Amino acid sequence: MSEIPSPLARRSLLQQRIVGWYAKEARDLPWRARSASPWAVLVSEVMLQQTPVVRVEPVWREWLERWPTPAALAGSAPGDAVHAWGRLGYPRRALRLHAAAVAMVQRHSGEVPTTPSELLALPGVGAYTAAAVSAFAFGHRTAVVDTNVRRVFARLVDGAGQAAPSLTRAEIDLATALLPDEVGEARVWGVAVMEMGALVCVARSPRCPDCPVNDLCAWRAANQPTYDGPVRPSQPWHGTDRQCRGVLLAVLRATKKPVPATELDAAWPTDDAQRDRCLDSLVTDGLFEPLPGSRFRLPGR
DNA sequence: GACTCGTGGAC
DNA sequence: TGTCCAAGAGT
Repeated sequence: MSEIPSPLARRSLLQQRIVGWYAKEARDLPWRARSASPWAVLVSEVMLQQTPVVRVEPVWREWLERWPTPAALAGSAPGDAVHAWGRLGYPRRALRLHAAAVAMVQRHSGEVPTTPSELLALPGVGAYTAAAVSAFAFGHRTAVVDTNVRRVFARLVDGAGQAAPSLTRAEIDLATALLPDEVGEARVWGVAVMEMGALVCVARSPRCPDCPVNDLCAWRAANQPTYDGPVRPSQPWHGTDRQCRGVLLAVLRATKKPVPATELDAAWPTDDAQRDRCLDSLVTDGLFEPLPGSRFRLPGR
């Protein structure tokens, strides 16, 4: 029984293999083009929060054509952003992106800020997105830890089938330790690991034969033991407030005219109390603008 | 930390 | 058919 060297001990080999794999196998995504602006990168990152690439790409193209700069978006009504968001899900992200555009106009001369603290201060920009923009848009040597990176490292280094339900400090430290020393390599490293997680080291049915570092993988060396850590509770859908909100929002998204409350009643007829509760929350969130005469529309200026 | 927040595709 | 999952953030 031969012992494989730990991936940490062979960091440079890991980097070389994964970056080499990326150069050959990476998808040609528009926000990765050299011509992509920091704004274009930021928009892509927010859209990609919990939403698959295939659904983001066409919407991203429409957004960037319509709003090529933060100032352009800031000049539109928030409701226009929600409408253009389409069915990407989590529509509050559209509002936050709009609010971020307004903030960039107010505080940063209409530019995407470059420091981590300034990025984090933008609505809708958390630890992941701030790191991603820092690395991908500005080429900073920043560790990017998303769900793909977490899964790849969980398997490769920890020998676990999947990452824990929530991000730990140890994962941040590991990702930082594996970051290439040289800025130029670090720039590609993050997106390369993410791409590995998205295309090869996927959650279900990983394609280990196609993996450039399968001979260094602790999980594979251990014969792919089943994950036995804490379980993430599954999210119910049918009959939830989220489904109700989605139905109500779809009604407003389908028209530019104010919608009478009676039309919303018809869209969710099963539970009056739930519908009213969701309507209230949509108004509170700023996704619905109430108008005189019990009517609603997407928020204007 | 635990919850909440959309949507649709894959198996 | 129902469950899992997808470049998370805010409270």
